Amino acid sequence: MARILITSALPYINGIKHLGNLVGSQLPADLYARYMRARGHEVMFICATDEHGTPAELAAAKTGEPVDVYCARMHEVQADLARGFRLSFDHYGRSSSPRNHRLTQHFAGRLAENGFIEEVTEQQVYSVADGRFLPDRYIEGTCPNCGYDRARGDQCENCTKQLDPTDLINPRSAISGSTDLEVRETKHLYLKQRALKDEIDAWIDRQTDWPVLTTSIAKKWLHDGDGLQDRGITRDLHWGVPVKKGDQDWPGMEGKVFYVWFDAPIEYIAATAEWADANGKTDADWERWWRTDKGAADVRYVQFMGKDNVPFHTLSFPATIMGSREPWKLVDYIKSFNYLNYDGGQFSTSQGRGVFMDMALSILPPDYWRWWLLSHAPESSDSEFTWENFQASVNKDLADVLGNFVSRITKFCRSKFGETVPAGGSPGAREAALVAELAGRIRAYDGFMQAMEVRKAANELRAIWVIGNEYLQEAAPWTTFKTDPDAAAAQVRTGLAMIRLFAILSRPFIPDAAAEMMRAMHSDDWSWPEDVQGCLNALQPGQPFEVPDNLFRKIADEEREDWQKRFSGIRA
RNA sequence: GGCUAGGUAGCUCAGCAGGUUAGAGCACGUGACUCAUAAUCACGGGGUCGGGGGUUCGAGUCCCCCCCUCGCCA
Repeated sequence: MARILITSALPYINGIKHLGNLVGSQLPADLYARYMRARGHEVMFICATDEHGTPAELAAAKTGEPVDVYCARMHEVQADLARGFRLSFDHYGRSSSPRNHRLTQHFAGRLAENGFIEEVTEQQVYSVADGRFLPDRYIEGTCPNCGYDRARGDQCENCTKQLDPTDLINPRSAISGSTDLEVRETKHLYLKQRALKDEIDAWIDRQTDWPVLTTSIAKKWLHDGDGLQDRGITRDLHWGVPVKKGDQDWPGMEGKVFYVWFDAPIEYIAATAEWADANGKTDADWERWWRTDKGAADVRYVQFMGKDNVPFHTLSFPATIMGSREPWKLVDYIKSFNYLNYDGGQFSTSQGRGVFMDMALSILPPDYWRWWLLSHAPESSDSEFTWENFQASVNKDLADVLGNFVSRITKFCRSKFGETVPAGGSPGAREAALVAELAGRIRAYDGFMQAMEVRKAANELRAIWVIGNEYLQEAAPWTTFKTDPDAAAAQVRTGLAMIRLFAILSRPFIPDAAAEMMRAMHSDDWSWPEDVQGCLNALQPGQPFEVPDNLFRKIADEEREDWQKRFSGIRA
């Protein structure tokens, strides 16, 4: 039995995530967590909301709530949706937690002691009316190059020219519109990533089994242009982790907070501490997952994320950990994903284009989405969601191949033998061949699941479901029954047993349907089918079962067309 | 403009340490079956593997050039 630590990239707090976000990190991480638990491993699966930063403040201002209230509310909304999609986090934390405050300050203190922090004084635009410094992109004005009157302080969207906020003509705050701006001096902390570059570079070079998507992005940032740059890790904001050096004040940094990208990954660790707090555990209980000097040396740590998050996880966060010179667990494997596109374009949170988690659950149960998203996960390249494809996959794979299999065998049994597992007959050559074929497929499935080859695993699982139909078609118990009811009984037993087998194998992908299949067979034994033969003999003659309602319904053309229209436009 | 990834059957994608007639699922056609959610199973049609050069006995699979998507960076 191994110990596996799994983290999913943290969803940002300001709004509900779309399916592209879901399939890029949380969903595949859940698949892996569920599979590893099913195989008997000890799993710690962590996620959290990423709550700090200007976008959260602005979103809160829009709803008129204090930012902490807004975040608490949105955290619950996102946690509900996570439950709705059956994401099996051991803990769903918050980056604004006291644990994360302390730990973030701790890391900053260690980095400073080890000489990896530099204090830099710089000029920044301050909005008197807003009472705050403005990030470049929150300053608007007229572009000196093309005259566009809504150019942002970092770039003009019209002519694409790179700008400094001070270049803008008639600059104003994008938050309040106020023109009462002045340039003020402010001091910030920089993480000296350049000093750690060689160490990080060597570490990345050792990761020969990582997806190319992961390592190529890391190497690009390490070597491109002037190479890895130092990064500012503080901001002049109110909402965030106050800058401290461990538990000591940081002279000159009063009123400032750490920048989100610095505290967010640390929340992976802090959330595990939150897990301990929430479950009456001790510090030792979470430290054995994260401190290699306290039991985490044998932990395998796997991170899941979309490609946009790769730089932070391959460079910045490792720099934080390495620079602390403390024995924290570094990631062992980074599974990264490309983007899921929506019907010819991109999913867009700002434009409300695409399917969002809440809307998805309002039209269909989670298994339908889980199956389609996972079986089409954007692993090797960007992939595309279309309603036609979604309808076809769900109807064919779930309703026809799996759902109908369960339906046909249970209903046939009920009509000929009643709702108990029939006695009589015994397995023969066909059943032996069936076992061999299943065993081969399951071996392949296990291999893909362990390798986190999500799409290939889905294909293999589907192929396993097909074997059930093939078997029934060949054995044809409805024909056998006419001449040899005992032989038909043995065939039906085999068919019913496959429902249990499929439930176990399918649970990581479609947990609700799997639970229903298992329940219908009046069993609750989820042990992994190392012994396929034994698994097919597990149902005792005379044992009652139920004919479940249809596991999956089909999506009609009219529904699909309706959804297609509803989700193409602007989200309210 | 620089960089990453990708352009393989109508659709979504595999394949690539270079090697017999290029694969899967869906869709399509034919047949079988009738237990089942007009479900299932079998068989079949269908691709000059983005374009052009080159290396090789032999190239979707390696090299060069070009075109096109997507993203990141500037």
